[in-house]
Order: sequence, then C-alpha cells, then structure tokens
Amino acid sequence: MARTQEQNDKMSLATKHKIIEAGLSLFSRKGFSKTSVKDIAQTAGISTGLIYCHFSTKEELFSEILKKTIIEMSKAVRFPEDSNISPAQTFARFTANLLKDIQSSEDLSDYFLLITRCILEKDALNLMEEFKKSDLLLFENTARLIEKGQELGEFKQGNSYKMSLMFFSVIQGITDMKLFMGDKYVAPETSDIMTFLLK
Amino acid sequence: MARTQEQNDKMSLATKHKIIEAGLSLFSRKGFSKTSVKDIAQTAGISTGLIYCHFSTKEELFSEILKKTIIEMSKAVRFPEDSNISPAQTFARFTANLLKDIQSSEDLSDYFLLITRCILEKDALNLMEEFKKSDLLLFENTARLIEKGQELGEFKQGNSYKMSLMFFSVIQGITDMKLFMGDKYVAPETSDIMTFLLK
Amino acid sequence: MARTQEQNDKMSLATKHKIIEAGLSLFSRKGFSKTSVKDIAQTAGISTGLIYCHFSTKEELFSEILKKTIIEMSKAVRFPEDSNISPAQTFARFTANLLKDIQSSEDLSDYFLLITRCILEKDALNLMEEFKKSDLLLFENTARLIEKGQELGEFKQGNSYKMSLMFFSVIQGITDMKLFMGDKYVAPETSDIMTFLLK
Amino acid sequence: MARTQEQNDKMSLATKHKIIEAGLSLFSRKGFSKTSVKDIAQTAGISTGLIYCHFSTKEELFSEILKKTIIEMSKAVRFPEDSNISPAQTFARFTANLLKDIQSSEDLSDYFLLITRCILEKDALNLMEEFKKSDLLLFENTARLIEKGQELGEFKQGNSYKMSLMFFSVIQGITDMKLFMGDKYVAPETSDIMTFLLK
DNA sequence: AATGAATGAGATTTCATTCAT
DNA sequence: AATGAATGAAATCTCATTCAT
Repeated sequence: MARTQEQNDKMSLATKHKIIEAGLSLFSRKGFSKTSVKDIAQTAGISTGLIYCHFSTKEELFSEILKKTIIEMSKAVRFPEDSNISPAQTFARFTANLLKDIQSSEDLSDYFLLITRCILEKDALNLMEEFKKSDLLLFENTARLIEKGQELGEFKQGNSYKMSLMFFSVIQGITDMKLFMGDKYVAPETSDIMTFLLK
Repeated sequence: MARTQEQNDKMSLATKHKIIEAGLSLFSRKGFSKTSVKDIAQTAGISTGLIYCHFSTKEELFSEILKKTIIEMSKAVRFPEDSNISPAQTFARFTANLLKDIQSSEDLSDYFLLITRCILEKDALNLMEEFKKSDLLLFENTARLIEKGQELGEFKQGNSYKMSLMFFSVIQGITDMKLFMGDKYVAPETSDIMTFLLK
Repeated sequence: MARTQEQNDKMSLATKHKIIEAGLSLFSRKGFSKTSVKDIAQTAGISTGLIYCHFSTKEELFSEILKKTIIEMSKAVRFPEDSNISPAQTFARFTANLLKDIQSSEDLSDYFLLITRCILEKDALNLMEEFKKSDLLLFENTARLIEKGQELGEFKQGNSYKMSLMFFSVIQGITDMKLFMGDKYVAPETSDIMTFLLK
Repeated sequence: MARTQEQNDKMSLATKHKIIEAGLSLFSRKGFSKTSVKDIAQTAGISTGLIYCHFSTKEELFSEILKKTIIEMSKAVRFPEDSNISPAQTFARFTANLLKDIQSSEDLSDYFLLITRCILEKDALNLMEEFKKSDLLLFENTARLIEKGQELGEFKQGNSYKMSLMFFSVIQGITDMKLFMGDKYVAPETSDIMTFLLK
C-alpha cells in the first residue's frame, strides 16, 4: 500500500528542514563558495541528489535560507505593541541576547553571520531583490521601534531609519570581528552599543 | 644582449606590483572565490602563468595582499607622536576620511572591503596567523591612541583594546552595509561614530 | 475487501496502456534521451515507481513501444486480399493519409517519428533485434503488395524488397524534414512519391 | 622565451580541428545525448577540460559542427556556373557519390547523419535558427540548380524549392534507413532517385 | 622572465532505478 | 498494485596549477 499523502508530506518536510538546517550552519560558517552541496548533504545525513528534489540549484537553496533568516530576524526584533516593555528595554534585551549568542556562536548570530559572510560573496543587487521581497521589514520595524523610543523620550532625536541602519551596522561589524578574531575578540557590552541611541 | 641584473629586478618588481594592484581591486570587489587567477592576470595585463613566477598559489597571493593592506591601514591610523593634533582630532579625521571613501567606494574603503569580504571567506584561524605576523599592530596602535585620548581627558575611560576593537567593528559593519545596500544605505555621521569614544 | 483477480488484471492492463500511450507520445516528440521516466509517469498520471512494475527498464519500455508501433504500421499497410482495391490505390491511399498526418502531426506520423527520432538515438544493432522479432513484417508486407502491383502491370518492374525499402526511405525522409523545418516545409504530393513505383 | 603568437595560434587551431573532427564523428554515429564530452576528448586525444577552452558548452560545440557541416554540404552541391556539366549530370554525380558514401559510411554521409540524428534530438526551432544563419543556402542552391535543369528541359516542371526539399528528403530517408538497417539495407540506384526530377 | 595551451581534480546537476511504506 | 522520497553513478563544467616553448 502506498504511503498516504500525509506521510509523504511529513517525510518531505522533515528532509527539507534537515537541508535548511545544514545549509544555514555551513553557509554561515564557511560561506557560499566554500560550502559544497555534498557538504550540506553529508551534514544533513542524506544523499547529494536528494537536495535537488527540494531545491533546483545551490543558489536557490541559499536564497531560501536567506529569506527564512531575514524573516526570523525580523520576528526577533518585533516590538510587542501592547506590552509594558519600553523600546529601550526591548533593544537592550535584543542586544544582550545577540551579544551572548555571538560570544557562544549560536542561533541569532548564525543569522547575522549568514548575511555578513554570504551576501558579500554574491551580487549585492541580486540579494537586495530578496530583501525587497521581505520588504526591508527588519530595518523598518526597527526604525518604528526607535520612533516609539523617541516619542517616549528614551532615545536621541534623529532620522530613525538611519539610526536603525547604524544599529545593524554595529551588530554586523561585531559579528564579523568575532568570527575573524575568534577567542581574541573582546566583545563590547550592551551599554556600549546603546550609547548612540540613548539620551 | 642580456638584460642587466638591475633591469631584470626592476621589471620583476613592476610585474609584482601590477599583480598586487589587480588582486586588491578584484578580491575586494568580488571576493576570493569569485576572483579567478585568470581574471587577475587579465586585469594586470599579463599572462596567467606569470603570476606563478611571483606567488606560488592563489592563497599566497591573497595573503600577501592582505598583509600589505593591514600594514597600509596601520600606517593610516598611526598617531603622530610629536604633533599638535589631539587623539580626538586624529580619530575624527580618520573617520571622516573613511566615511567619505566608503560613500565613494575608494582607496581606504578597499582595504576594509578586502578584510570584510575576503577574510570571511577563508579560515579565520589561518588568517589570524597572518595577523599575528603583522602583530595585530593596527588594533594596538589604535588602542595606544585611545589611551592618549583618555589621558588627555578627551575619551571615555575603559579597556582601550576593547574600545579599539569596537571602533573597527563599527567601521567594518558600515562598510558591509554600504556594500550590501548600495545607494539605499544612509551612512552615519562622524559624530555618530565618535559617540562610542567621546565623553 | 480484496479485489478479484479479474479486476486486478483489468487495472494492470489499463495502467500499462496509459504508460505506453504516454511513452509513444513523448518518445516520438522529444526523443529517447530527452524523455525522462518521470515525464512519462506524469503524462500517464501515475507514479514513477509504478512504471517499474510493468517494465524493468526505460530501454524495455521503449522497445515494447517500438514493437507495438511496427506492428501497428504493418497493419496499416496490409493489403486487403479479397478487396476490389488495387495495389496502386492502396499505396495512394496510404501515402495520402500519411502525408495528411505528417502535415497535421497526427497518428500515423507519430509512428514514423518514433522510428526516425528514437531508433537513431540507440544502437541500431540492438534495435534490429527487435525488428527481427517483428520479422521485418512491414517491409515484407509492402514488398508483397508491390509484387501484386507488378503482376497487375501497375508498377514498374524491379526488386520488390528494394522498392519497399525505397518507399519507406522516402516517407522517413519526409517525416524528418517536416519535423526539422516545421512550417517552412513544403510537402510533396502523393503523385510525387508514387513516381518511382508507377509505370 | 614565450611561444610566438603564430606558434600559439597554430597549436590552438590544431586542437580545435581535432575536437571538431572527433565531435563530428561521434555526434553523427551516436547522437548528441549519447556522446559525452569525455568521449570526444578521448577520441581527440586531449583532456576533457581543454574542450572548454575552445567551446563554452557542449551545445555550442555541436552548433559549430552543425554549421560547418551545412556549409560543407552546401559547397558540395554548388553548381559550377561556367562548366560544361549539365544540371542533370551534376545531380547524378552528387547522388552517386552520396550513395557510395552512404554504402561505405564515409564523408558526405556523415554530414547527413549528423543532421538526421542530431537535429532530431534537439529543438528543431533552435536549430532552424542555425540554418537561417546559413541562409538555407543548401536548399536554395539546389533549387537554383533545378531551375537551370528545367530551363534546359532536363527536369520536370514544378516548384523548384519544393523539388529541392523532396530531393533532400529522399536522401535523408535513405541515410536513416541505412543507419537503421545496416547491412540489411539494399540501397536504391542513382536512377531511382533521379526519377523524381527527370522528365 | 613570459606565454597561454593543457591538465585533472572537484564542483554542480541530472536521472534511471530502488525501496520503505 | 502503488507511491514518491531517496540513492548514486555519471554527466557537464570550472579553474588552480603545470609545462613546453
């Protein structure tokens, strides 16, 4: 008897998930060019060919992972509208989490690494298309959060979009340097980063 | 008639220079993997094989370019001991220059691009070796400059090495984001960056 | 409740038929190499694996389709022994039908296309084996029809087998050229083809 | 000392020639899909990679060979304007040569095989583009030759272009059948083929 | 020193075939 | 019988490196 539709879907999804996990991990650590499809398959514990049942090219796999990454990050910075937590606190928590992640090379830092490492290997323009599809949501969400903080008098005045970009520039830079220097890197404190936002 | 030793040396040096120029330009714009040895030869206006008379592998060529780049940057941040210019002014000038370069994608920004783009593609550990050879001079010079500023009461107190790393992290991040976003990027002002340092 | 033997057989036969239909259509239009087993399954509306319940390899499927095709064509040229229609008329009708089919890319022309396109992609020798199994019936039937025509004084004298081959060569060539040139092809008339047979 | 430009050109040309020779032979005998680039390289006695110094893809190699083939055939059918040989004689010679070639699987027949076998494996439309580039010269040259014959009263009246296509259809068909049947094939005589043209 | 043709190892990709369900 | 996820061998293509001249 054939497997049911449901069973197949579950298998397929599980495999796709394994591939994306392996891809994220390898792309973010080794970059696009130095990560081979074979690598990814081995890490995911499947055959090379199977990857091509789920993604038509290596590029497409990368693209999809990047898209997911941006969405994931976007979620992480989302400001809880009805919450009692102030923008400054949201930022501080997010930043502290990130710094911890960067220090221990986990979760969130993978996302930044992916963007840092891999985007730079590829046509920035092509990737901006991906970004546009995600509507630059991340930067805009963050800008909106900054505006809230400015209204509440927590943050300095200024162009909120520019400040949002500055914030992510700093994070990018820290992620880069950590990757680059490894254990030699002495990470800044949350407060160091908040300096340019807080009054 | 055979060329004299001297003539040969001069030619050889000129060729090597051409290769390094071409390499810096291509590696910083396209990254290590996407730059082929043939590309470099064509840009330098020489034959592919000739590169291997001067460098034994593509890796070595990259390494040498990186080393040169770090030394060059190190020079640019060197604090003029006997000058009348204060550390804060030195930093402000350097930062302003850099931001201008980044905006117009020139000179100094090439160096940062090279580090950002290419280091990340390679084994961070391997490259740290290169760095060690260059003695992490850049970061230490900068740390010393920060110390001077602290003595003069211009800069915040704190671990100067950590602050030095923070400074370069910010610069790295800005270079990345500019490359990534192109014209969409709204660069910060010098003063935004100096916030991290100034009292 | 288990299906009866009979029901199973009927289903099995229906499936096999669907596969052969899909195979004929795709092999004749796209050729052996460019037709994938998955293509055939999709066109037949079944799963890939099911094809292997009915045919052990892609080669075997092709072989079987070819065999059927040759038999089918053989039937089409069969001379109705007891009929009032003369050999010349039989030929003329067959040829006219064929030319019409070729012009509109239908039925009979599929058979010729299959032979033209696909046989050529494969080991001619291997396929001759298939042909032998079909006893070269087609060519011989046709030769016999030519002999009848010769007896009746309708056709030129000559080696009837050779003339039969010549006839099919001409048809093959026309099918090829039509496929190759598409709308640019100006097909010959029935009479043009009959020239070499008729007195 | 480096090789001179001339030496390099000679080497390069010799290699390209070897590749084209090997390609023509293999493509015409085995078809496009079943001929691997490795095959061609081995037949040409060179490394696989070297083929890609001369042709950017397998498709391009095939295309170039096809173009050459069409030109070559076009030359073979060219009517010598000022000659004493009549169109009928030109045709008869060409046809006789071709039949001989087909029988012994040589030279000219390779060209027809290439067209027959390989064109059919590929997008007819794509290849028509190639043909258009060659201006369908072959068919038109032949049509012109037929017109001469008609003026001289040697050939039947009728649309010369259509007759030209018919002629090549017959040749194609014969080449196909010969390939298909091998030694079992009994080829027609020159006169059988001329029937279509002669009064 | 200089050339660029040539090599060959390794990457991506395709697809006939198998297999667990 | 039926499914389609999974495999793995083989194909195309790239490119750092070598080598004859």
